[in-house]
Amino acid sequence: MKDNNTFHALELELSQMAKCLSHPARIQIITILSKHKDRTCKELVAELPLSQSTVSKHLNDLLEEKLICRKFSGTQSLYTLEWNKLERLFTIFDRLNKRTMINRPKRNCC
Amino acid sequence: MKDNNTFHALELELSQMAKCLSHPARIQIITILSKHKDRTCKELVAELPLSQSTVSKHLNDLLEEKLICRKFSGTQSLYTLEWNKLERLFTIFDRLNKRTMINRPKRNCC
DNA sequence: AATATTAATCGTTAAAGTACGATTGAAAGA
DNA sequence: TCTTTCAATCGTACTTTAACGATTAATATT
Repeated sequence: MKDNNTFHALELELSQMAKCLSHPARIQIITILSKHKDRTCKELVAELPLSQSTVSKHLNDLLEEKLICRKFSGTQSLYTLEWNKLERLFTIFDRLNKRTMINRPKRNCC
Repeated sequence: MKDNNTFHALELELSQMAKCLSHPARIQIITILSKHKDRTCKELVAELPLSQSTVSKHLNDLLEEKLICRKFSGTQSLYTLEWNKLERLFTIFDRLNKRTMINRPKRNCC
């Protein structure tokens, strides 16, 4: 795009977060971490149809957006969900939901 | 990715929808259409920091995901929001919200 | 009929995304 | 110490996304 600055901050933040969810592997990682408190890279690789290096890349993407957090433990990495960030994601999505759906006409006119 | 089939349908649909929201222009288009019942391509171009051809492309992306709908009227195209589809989008996001956040630990333990 | 308007499409370029296997470096276990 | 294990990173390939200006085709306007 020509000029990022002409988009509003809210739309930019939202689009960034949506990008995190724009790949099934990343959604699955979030889902897994939501029910396991922590997982190693290896464990995640075992649950995903992707190679170790590819999973590692997806984990890095989620790390950069701070949706997950990493702790080193011996030779392994423990990944945990950043609940606050995830909550913010859903809050922002919900805000868009309300901002738009409030304008929905009562009758479907098409 | 090697094998799409090993991802679940829900994650695939969700990731597709998230892709629609992964660009600020598309979010803005949805927002605009939510408050205007219909808009021409030209009107949308005027509100976005992008060229006519680029906006047209984003409109096409949204059309393909059936989030918007197009009617021809003379030399212009009228775009309207597909409210049902948008509602489904938010429903699915909300479902992920609930499926994950229900597992949030009471105490922040990190 | 000639011109203007609108919007899709074409052609192109550049950047980002997705994937893999191979390599590396660190820590653990033998 | 030697080997194994784990996960990040490197190198590479290919695809997709995003952007623009130019062109085209259709409809309106003059």
